[in-house]
Amino acid sequence: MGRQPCCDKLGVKKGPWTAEEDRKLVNFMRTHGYNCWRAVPKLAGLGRCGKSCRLRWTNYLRPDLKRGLLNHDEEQLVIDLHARLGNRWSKIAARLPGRTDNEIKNHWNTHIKKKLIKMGIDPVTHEPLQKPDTPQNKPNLDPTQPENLSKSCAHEFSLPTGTDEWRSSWESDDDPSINLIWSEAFLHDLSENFHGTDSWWKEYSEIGTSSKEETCFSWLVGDAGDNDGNLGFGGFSEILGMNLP
DNA sequence: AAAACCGACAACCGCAGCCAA
DNA sequence: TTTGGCTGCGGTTGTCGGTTT
Repeated sequence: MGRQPCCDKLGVKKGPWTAEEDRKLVNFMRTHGYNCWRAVPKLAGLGRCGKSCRLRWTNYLRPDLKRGLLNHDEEQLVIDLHARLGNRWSKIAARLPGRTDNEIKNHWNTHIKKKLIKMGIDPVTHEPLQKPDTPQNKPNLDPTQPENLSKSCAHEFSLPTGTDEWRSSWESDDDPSINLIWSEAFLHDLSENFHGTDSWWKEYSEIGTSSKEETCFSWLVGDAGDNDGNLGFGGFSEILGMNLP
């Protein structure tokens, strides 16, 4: 059937928005609010396509937007959500108030992706780039044994959270505990051996996760985070019977 | 000092999905 | 049920400012 273009391409301005155009759009949105994006350019006196107006408003002019780079807390949340939702940026953005899907997508592609690669983690699968199941890489630990978990994580827990030393410990390329956390085998073993209550599974699978492994991952890294941008590790602290600093 | 390069982010494009007629 | 219009999403490109050569 063929679709009609969203606007007449001829005579429609493209490229960066000027301050004057921004002012017109903001004024229009303030006085009229949103009704129909197709009609906005005409009513607001803009030589733009409706789509372009919507994008400019949602990604840049909206008054409830946060400005500036994502903080460490937000970054960790994005990584966690991306591990479970994939490139569904709008779904991820919905969990970060004041952030747009475009902003998160850009931040992912320019910052987080590189960080994960540097950490030895595949940004697509969130698995170690060097699989820990090869004989030379596999940590010599049984992940179902809390005492081994304790051994493998003791270093991180012994560091004051939020310090550069603590953070860099998580950014090292060959840390066995990092590989352990991200390995499918570990999450599988954990989910098989952990007997949570119904409400527990419900609480930690709230973001639409389907597998037990994903739910366990959510619990491991997503809970008990503090307000300084540190990863939670509430699950680890529960396993180990210890409290984080 | 100038050209080349690079990174960050704004903006565009095409498609999918939803909804009303 | 089909069709057409609109919005929203995700991938990609363009632009600009900073850095390096």
